[in-house]
Amino acid sequence: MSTHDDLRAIALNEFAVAGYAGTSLQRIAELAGLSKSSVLYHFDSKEALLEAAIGPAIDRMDAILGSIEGSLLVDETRRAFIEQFVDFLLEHRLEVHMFINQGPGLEDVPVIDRANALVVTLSTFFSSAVSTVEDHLRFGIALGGAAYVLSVKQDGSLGELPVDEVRAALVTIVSELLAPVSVRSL
Amino acid sequence: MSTHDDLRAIALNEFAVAGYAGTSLQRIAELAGLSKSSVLYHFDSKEALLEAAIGPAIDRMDAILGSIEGSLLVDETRRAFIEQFVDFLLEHRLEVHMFINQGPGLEDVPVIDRANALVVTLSTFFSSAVSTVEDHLRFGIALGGAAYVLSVKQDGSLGELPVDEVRAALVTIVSELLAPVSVRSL
DNA sequence: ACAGTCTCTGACCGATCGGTCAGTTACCGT
DNA sequence: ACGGTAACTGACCGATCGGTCAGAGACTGT
Repeated sequence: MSTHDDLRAIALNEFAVAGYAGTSLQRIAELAGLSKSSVLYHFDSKEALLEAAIGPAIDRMDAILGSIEGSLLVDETRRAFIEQFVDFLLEHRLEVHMFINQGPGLEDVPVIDRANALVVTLSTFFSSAVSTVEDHLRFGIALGGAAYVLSVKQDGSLGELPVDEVRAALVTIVSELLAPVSVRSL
Repeated sequence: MSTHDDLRAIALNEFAVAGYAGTSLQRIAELAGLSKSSVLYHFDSKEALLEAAIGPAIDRMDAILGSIEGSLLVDETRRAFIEQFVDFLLEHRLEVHMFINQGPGLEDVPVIDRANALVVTLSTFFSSAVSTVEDHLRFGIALGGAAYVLSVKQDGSLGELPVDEVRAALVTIVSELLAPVSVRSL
């Protein structure tokens, strides 16, 4: 792996665990076995490092939301969406954990604003398509709960579980959570 | 409200939104209309402020876990536990949001270590009482999802919903999530 | 009037923050 | 052998961090 990608991976992990504000360039440099100056050689600023760390995940989430626009969550496409979303979470759980928990309070950072805009899009769509308070909570628990359980998976009590089994179980649970939710036509 | 309690409430909110590391004493002082020196007059240190902010929530969680020890989650007591837990989340959602997301990375802070120990207790109990991967995930999604949905409730798309309705819906959803989970006898 | 205590403040401290810059090293094609 | 460039570094900068300290006001009981 290149030094550039190395730094991106280290930064992503530290940002997710210790927070963006709680992670210094000095620490990232030490974990990479470099000097702080070298980190700033590969990335123009700490903010650029943040952008490189979570940008790809936001791009992919954007694509997922775009591909289902207009036909979201009617029964035929619901399972496909859930599977896409679970796969997204499995691949980008650190990034999701980051901008779920640090999205507010990291404003004025372009890439974070873009992520927040996506969340707002998703959330206002649910607001217009879903009627009851309970249905709102079902969406929130499904999305937030799945993201949470994956963010603590690796260092928590759960060891290295087979990813296929985790994926299948997540699809089952999320599908079950959203089963009672009926979506109004657009 | 006293200045002391005022500062505690402001600090809790900022710690939850911007993170412990991302919140300066200067900012807390400004929000309270005081100088930084005054904040340090009421609390010996930033860490003491953190302790005061989340300590009461940890005490209560400790009490809840203690009261159900040994008889946890058999069918008769399961609903009572869920209702207690939901009430706890409704009252202390900022604190829960804090030490769920910043628990790791805030080690060596006594009050955080105590909270982490509680989470480990809860989680290892589930590990010994629950068998399948799916059941583990059900617990995680229920707890983490409920905590998440409440942490974004106030400034998210959900406005001021009637708390009774939210409580009832949460109890319904969490009960449903945990319904398929069978617990081994101790 | 006086001493004591509670609340609050600005000035100041060493440490660390993100970031700049000049310079060194190593490897490249010619 | 030589110039160019990519990778890297230490020294340094202003700003901000958490925290200390001496003292200013305000309000008490005596």
